[in-house]
Amino acid sequence: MSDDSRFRGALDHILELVVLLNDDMTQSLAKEGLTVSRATLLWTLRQRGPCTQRVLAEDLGVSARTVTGLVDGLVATGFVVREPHPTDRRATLVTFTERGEATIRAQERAQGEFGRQLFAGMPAERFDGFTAGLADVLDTLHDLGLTHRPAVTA
Amino acid sequence: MSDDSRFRGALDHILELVVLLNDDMTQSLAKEGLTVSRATLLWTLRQRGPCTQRVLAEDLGVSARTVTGLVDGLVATGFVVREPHPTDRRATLVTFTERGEATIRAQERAQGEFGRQLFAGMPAERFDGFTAGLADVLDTLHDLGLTHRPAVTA
DNA sequence: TATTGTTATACTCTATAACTATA
DNA sequence: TATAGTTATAGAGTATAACAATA
Repeated sequence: MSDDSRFRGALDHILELVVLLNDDMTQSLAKEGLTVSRATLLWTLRQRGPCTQRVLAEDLGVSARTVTGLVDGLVATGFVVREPHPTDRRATLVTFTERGEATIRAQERAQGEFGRQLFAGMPAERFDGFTAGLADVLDTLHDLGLTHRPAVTA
Repeated sequence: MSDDSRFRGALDHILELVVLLNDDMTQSLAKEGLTVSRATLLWTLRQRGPCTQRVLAEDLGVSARTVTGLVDGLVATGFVVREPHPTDRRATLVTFTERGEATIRAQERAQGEFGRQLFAGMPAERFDGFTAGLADVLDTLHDLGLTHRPAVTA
């Protein structure tokens, strides 16, 4: 088998992984009343602490208008509140509600459990080979100019 | 370092890969006047040959209404045409235009090139370790009940 | 004058439900 | 009666541009 077709097979597997995880994430979040975009905002908020919508827009890489919509949705469903900024009366501080904090903590636990389910049954040598190759792939992607804002990773 | 935190790190890398590839695909397709959803329909059409919207809806896992919208967009931008079904006058056959075929062939070439860029510089042993681990991960995901319709992979 | 966030407007993707034409 | 596809309607995410309030 040619290298090209082996590369192509590996790329296909990566794309299958992308589709699989994206669909699963979408469905799981929907059960909690969240979308992927809104959850990404919550993850950013978790790392940042209370912050302005301007900061969220930059971290998420979306427009200010989009953040207004996402925060509107999260306020309506009770995950966050808008609080006045202590020194800048133009700005608002987006802050978790108790429900929002509980939800994000539950998601962190679920991610830990998911990691165990994925890898705990894998021989150590196999796991090491996989993570090494994955790191190489990410390095190559960065070299190719693909960058992203780390909003999902904890 | 605990297994849990190693698992967590690997999962974070996978999620980074997901975000990175998704963003890159979105941007590349936008340059050709396509969205990810519309391109996915074209890939399905490439595998199926001319087919009804009903078939496309099932393969893509979306509603008939959604396919109407996607095909509307692809017709307006010149990638496909609706042709009458030879035997069933209710149905339409969605078919590539020349531009649509040329686009899909260019994407296939680009994917091949992308595979080479990703893996050609990787030592054979590293590549084998990565693909073996990746296959294990996909098996585990299937065992966990995550399935998908293979619309992206060629 | 510059910045924060909103309203106004528009496009895409998604869904359910009602409807038309055909099988 | 069932199926293929559309129209009607709605919600979510995305964007640009104009605007208000404040810095």
